[in-house]
Amino acid sequence: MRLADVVSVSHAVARTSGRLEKTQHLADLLTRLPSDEIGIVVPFLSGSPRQGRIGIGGAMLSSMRDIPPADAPSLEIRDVDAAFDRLAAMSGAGSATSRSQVLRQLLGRATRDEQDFLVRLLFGELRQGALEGIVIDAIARASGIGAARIRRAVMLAGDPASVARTALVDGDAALSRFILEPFQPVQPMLADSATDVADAISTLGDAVIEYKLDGARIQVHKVDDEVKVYSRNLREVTAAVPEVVTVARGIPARAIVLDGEAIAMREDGTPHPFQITMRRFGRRLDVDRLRPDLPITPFFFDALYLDGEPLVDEPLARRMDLLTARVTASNVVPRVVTANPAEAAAFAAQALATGHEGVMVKALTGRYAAGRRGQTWLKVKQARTLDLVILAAEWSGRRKGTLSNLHLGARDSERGGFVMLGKTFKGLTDEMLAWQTKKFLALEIGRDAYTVFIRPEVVAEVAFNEIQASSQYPGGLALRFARVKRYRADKSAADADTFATIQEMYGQGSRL
DNA sequence: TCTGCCTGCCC
DNA sequence: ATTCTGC
DNA sequence: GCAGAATGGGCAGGCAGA
Repeated sequence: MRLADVVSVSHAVARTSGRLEKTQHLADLLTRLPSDEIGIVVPFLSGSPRQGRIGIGGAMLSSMRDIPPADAPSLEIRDVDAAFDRLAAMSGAGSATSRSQVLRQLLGRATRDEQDFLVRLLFGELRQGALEGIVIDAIARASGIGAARIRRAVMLAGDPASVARTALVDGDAALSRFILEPFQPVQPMLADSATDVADAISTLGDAVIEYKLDGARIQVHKVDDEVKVYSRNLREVTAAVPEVVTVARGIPARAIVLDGEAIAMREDGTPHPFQITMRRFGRRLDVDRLRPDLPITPFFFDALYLDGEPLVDEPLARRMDLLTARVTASNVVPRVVTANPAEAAAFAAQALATGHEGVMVKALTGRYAAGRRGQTWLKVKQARTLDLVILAAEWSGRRKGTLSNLHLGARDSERGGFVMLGKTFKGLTDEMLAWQTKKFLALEIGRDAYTVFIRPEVVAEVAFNEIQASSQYPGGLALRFARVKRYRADKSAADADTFATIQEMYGQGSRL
């Protein structure tokens, strides 16, 4: 199949807003697609190449803007896939130059529409209003198999391409080969948010409350002495966390799959900040050098498979029993089972006092809903707010032509002026975007290519989860997960929170 | 060899 | 990660 | 309620260029 055929379907999908119609367009394409190209095109339509990230980012892509497009389409899907293979394989001195050349060549053979498609695909912003979720529906429609069945297979397979091939070529019965088994990582279950523990308990009933650790999600697979560790996105990270391998090897089970969190702990049993955990997690070099000073500890909270039996359809209560029967308590997330809101709230307070980011509340009857934001897991995290001054805003928000991304500053009561603590666009409705675009242009004192700087007069109440060390911002501190709660028309810049306050909050947080 | 930029991937 | 929006 | 879009900060590692 030609790339142009895929691009034209992508356009048709982008043009319609209806999910059913998008699905139909994609299903039609899948029906026409030669079976040996399913593995290439399904990832394209889901928003990323089969090869994943291949070392091409925004800077490289913007340097390609001058390439004249071809007049007529000529690229085959296979050509593109082959070029991506070559790009992915490049490394070492001179590789950036050759990568640029190969990409340039590819884009030079593409029409304007094809160039746009390839650039969006490589940048990771397909923006056709359909990604994996809709593609799954399309696979279901094209194969005549139920969407729930396809979805489940994708969760167990970890990716939609192999499921699409099986469904379209071999049919319904063949989907039974997608089962949970060791070394075949499954998409991890995700959680919804709740505002507080009492709220979560009242939603879920009998529940387990667990510390929510601010580390990195891990899925650990073990068969006999062989162990593999996967990240939340199913990337294999075994080499980065030998401590986890050691713990897993010590578990008295022939075969087991566990879900948990890896985190750097201090000797006193309190957690390091997330930034410190990340010095170890994701590291490939010098792991042994850092190990003594910065050990990583796994804390497990679920068991998905044990000695031949998949557990994902078992209620949480049974999975917990099996987990605690095999894993030492020091490697299980601290937890309490209760339906009593007061007891749960006390446990949550204890989690925060120990330095953790909050708690998870999970229904005891819940199945393990792989890949879904299940209604049976609720996270409760502590958020605080500050009144901060808007220093500037950047163009291009949800709708073109609005000033959306806000620069947030705290008042510097000692030296005067403001200390920037980060940016956010979150929490802004369309209505607020429209209002602030007008307002900020009236306050403009200067601009560059992307940014309008304004008189520091507008105050916003900003929620955040943590203050973290920053190498980027002038005060050496930045807000984590900042979002606007509301504008404070009743406050002026002189009423805004001071940088000294933020420094104090940071000191308290990091001493815990 | 050092530094800055870019990319990928955690949250 | 968080949040908003359309379906 | 789901799916998608839009965008945040930081760390590690690789490469290019001074």
